[in-house]
Amino acid sequence: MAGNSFRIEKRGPGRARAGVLSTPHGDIQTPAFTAVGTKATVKGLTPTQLKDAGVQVLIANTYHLYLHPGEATVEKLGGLHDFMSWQGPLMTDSGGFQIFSLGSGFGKKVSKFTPEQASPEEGVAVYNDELATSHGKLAVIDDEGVSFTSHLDGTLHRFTPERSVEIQHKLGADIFFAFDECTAPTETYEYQKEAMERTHAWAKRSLSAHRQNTAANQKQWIYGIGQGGQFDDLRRESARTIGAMGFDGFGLGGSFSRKYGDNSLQSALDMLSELPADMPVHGLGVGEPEDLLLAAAWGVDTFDCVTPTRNGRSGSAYTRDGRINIDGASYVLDSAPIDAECSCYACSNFTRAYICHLFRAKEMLGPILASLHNMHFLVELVDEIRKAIHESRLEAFSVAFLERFNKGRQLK
RNA sequence: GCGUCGGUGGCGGAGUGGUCAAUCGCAUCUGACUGUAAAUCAGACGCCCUAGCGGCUACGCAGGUUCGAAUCCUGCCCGGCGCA
Repeated sequence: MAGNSFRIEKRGPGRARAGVLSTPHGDIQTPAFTAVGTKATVKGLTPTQLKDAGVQVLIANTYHLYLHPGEATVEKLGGLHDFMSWQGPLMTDSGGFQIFSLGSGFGKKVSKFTPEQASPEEGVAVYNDELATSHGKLAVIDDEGVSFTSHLDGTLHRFTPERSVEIQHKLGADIFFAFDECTAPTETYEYQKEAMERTHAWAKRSLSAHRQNTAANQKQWIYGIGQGGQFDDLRRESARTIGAMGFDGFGLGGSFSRKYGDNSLQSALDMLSELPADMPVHGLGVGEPEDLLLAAAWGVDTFDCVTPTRNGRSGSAYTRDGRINIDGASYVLDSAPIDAECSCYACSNFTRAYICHLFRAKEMLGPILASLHNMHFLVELVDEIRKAIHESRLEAFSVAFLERFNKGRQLK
């Protein structure tokens, strides 16, 4: 089997749909939750564990793999699939998100990479703070591309749309994304418009660079990304523009964290109405249960998110009755599993008390089990969403799930 | 017994006359986490409350000096070390 294809099998209610996204490395039943494996690894989980949790597809990151180990190394070792020993469908993100997280998002949240903690004598590779923050950020944008100061060692690097595509060709994922500028939803209208227009220009260049590479073009699909922040008119314009360029699929761009307000995802979803009806759509960074339900109802086919592993590592576990901090004092003697109705390895074999103990004792199995459970939970949720779409009962499923999930959250 | 150094909040450990309820680390408690700068981060952490540049009690114990003491003096108790 060569090439990719997308087939919608069931539509409704509304824009919701279920189908099959075929890739050279297998089929993806959609909607599907995509596990994030930024540096060619889903943090803490083996490919076998991912498969057992029901994961169908992973997404790795261009910026991170370019820095470490370098795309040439990955290519020499047979490409990303062989390198990380994941023979299922793979995506790569373009590095556009890092424009945001290392750019305007830099320093917005206190991180461990503060100058005081950058101690060379400990042998830890840290960035050169003087160099890195000479602009107050690690990424500086111009119309041609982006200059990055590596967060690892302070060295300077340059990404352009062509460069991002070239790297993603070498990584060899089945689906990859055009280089875009991810913005914070809090940016002004003027800035969102500017970033959107830049993203459109870059999309055109990314697409062109890909189509010119015949070999890559036969194996890999490229998705264009729409932006526009929380401004509906920009979002729609972006969807129309990207949707008409001839991409193989579409990515909902942005950052949907709650701290930016509740309508950032909704405004992005409005883009769906402007896209070709059969174009596959990926929601970038959509991963809280209520957002998965919302996005699926609007017709998003795949989504990726760090929520299962990042939350898992920090001791936050999903349950049908809301999310709990499993390392909390109230679970020290709790002999129930994380979620009594969950069939994952963690819930089938271990108590909350045990996992709580692992976290308190700083044992690595704690984050592993919590990540494993969260992954299973979110993948299963999307599986249930897909099933509900096929059985024409998405709304009822959604209402029931959310009522219980939010009620549990309030009780907590 | 003599000498000497030391006894600070759950622990370690700063502070050595005023702005000290007391730096900091650990532990503890709570919370956050949406295309991973993240095995991370934030807040709380003597007691009380109407939650405030609020009240009270505190730096081994008891006195004293001083306008003012965790900080100086005396005695006692306890611990380390040295000499007997």
